[in-house]
Amino acid sequence: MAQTNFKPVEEQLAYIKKGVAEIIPVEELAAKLEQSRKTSKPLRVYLGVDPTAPDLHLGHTVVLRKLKHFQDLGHTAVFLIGDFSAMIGDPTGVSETRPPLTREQVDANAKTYLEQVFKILDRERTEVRYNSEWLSKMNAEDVVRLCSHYRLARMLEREDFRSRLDNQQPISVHELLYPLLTARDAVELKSDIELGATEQKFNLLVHREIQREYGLPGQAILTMPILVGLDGQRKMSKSLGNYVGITEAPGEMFGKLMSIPDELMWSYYELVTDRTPQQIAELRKEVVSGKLHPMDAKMRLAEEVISDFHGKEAARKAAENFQRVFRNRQAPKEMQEIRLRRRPDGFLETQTDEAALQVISASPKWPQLLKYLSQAESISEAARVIEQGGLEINGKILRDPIAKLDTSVDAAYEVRLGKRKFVRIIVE
RNA sequence: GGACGGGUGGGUGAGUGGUUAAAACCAGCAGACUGUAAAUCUGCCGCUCCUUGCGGGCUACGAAGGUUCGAAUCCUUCCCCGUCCA
Repeated sequence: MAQTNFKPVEEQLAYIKKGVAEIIPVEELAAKLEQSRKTSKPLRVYLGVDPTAPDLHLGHTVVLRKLKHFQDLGHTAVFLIGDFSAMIGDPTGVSETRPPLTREQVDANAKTYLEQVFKILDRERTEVRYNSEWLSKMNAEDVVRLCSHYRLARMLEREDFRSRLDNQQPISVHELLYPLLTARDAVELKSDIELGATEQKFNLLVHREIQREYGLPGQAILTMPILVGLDGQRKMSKSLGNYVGITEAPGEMFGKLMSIPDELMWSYYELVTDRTPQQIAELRKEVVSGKLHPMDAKMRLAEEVISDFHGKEAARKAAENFQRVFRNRQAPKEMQEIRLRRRPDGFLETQTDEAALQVISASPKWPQLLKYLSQAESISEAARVIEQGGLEINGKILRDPIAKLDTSVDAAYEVRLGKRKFVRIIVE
């Protein structure tokens, strides 16, 4: 790593502290920064992530952004992919044992993770590691030795295990191993600082302790708050469906971000934008005083977040489109187009981007059509929405679930299904 | 190894032979209201077929068999979880 001129410790700390939940212990972090500045040696800061799902969402980016901050300050960012630990499953915050992932799933996920991670981290300056590097080489003796460094009572102190015990829920022994094995990562990486979400605090502390058992100076720990999901209640997570995926289309992201409760936007400003605390406080003042409409503040937020992943131009377009569709109640400028072609044999065919050729009967009922075109999860679902007045075709509500699409003439239909699904269906 | 309790739809959880596709609540969806917000109100909420009817078929209460006109409910075996004892 090239020589870096580090900023004064106070300045670095101020930058680091934005949005942080807890630093343990602060003095130690300051001392480490001091030391690094004196010796011109960057600190090793790491974040470990288990590739348990193929896509990242905004919640993941909170900690990633913090890692990026360290990178900005000239320190070494280590992104650790828990390809081995993912197969154990982190017991944090779960009320039941996770199903173990297969090697294949983990590998596939790890690949897509990295692509997405580099939307935030500087690819050139990130050290990427996999914990299978060392964990898969451990033998029984190594594992036993590792385990001897920790006590059962301390392990059972943690909230997740305790509540599962209290509720007569199962805990498998391998779950106890999780924090110990990932502690091995901290030892191998010789990390100075480890980042994680607040719920990771227990694991991070174990890592710190084990590092010392192995004769290393214990790492400092920095935790970030959990990003609350779109429902304004629970943590953002894929399984709860209250998330914004970072690979989602700009328009989709915009709609989702606008649906968060107003109060929540401040926490989003803090955790997923680059605004300084002062800027956020000012913005908030403007909203409270009535100078700025909350909706406009939220639109700004959405636009800023989206530009990180799709660029400024796309974000601006998404904002304009939102304005048009939802405030002015017009159809979006650009919407997905589906072409239905009549075939000589009377059937219709359509080619959707990912899926193969679809063949549809000559005069489909709307619920069927919408399902086949992947606009609804099931036919019943589509029929329900239609009966409830959620289907609009060329500006007219169609409430009849057995109405059919007339395919005898060439035509284009602008279709709205529910709140945010728009599609143009072209019969030709 | 023994004794006892338990496994129900995305979640919590009622239901112990028959109008039970399964109460209630949560989540979700649609509509109204709005700032597409939140809150609130109304409705929907397994899949599928048609001639859309208090219509037909299929799937579903850990798994597999069985009893019965009929089973989430009874019987048998198996699997899984917890508690206590060893």
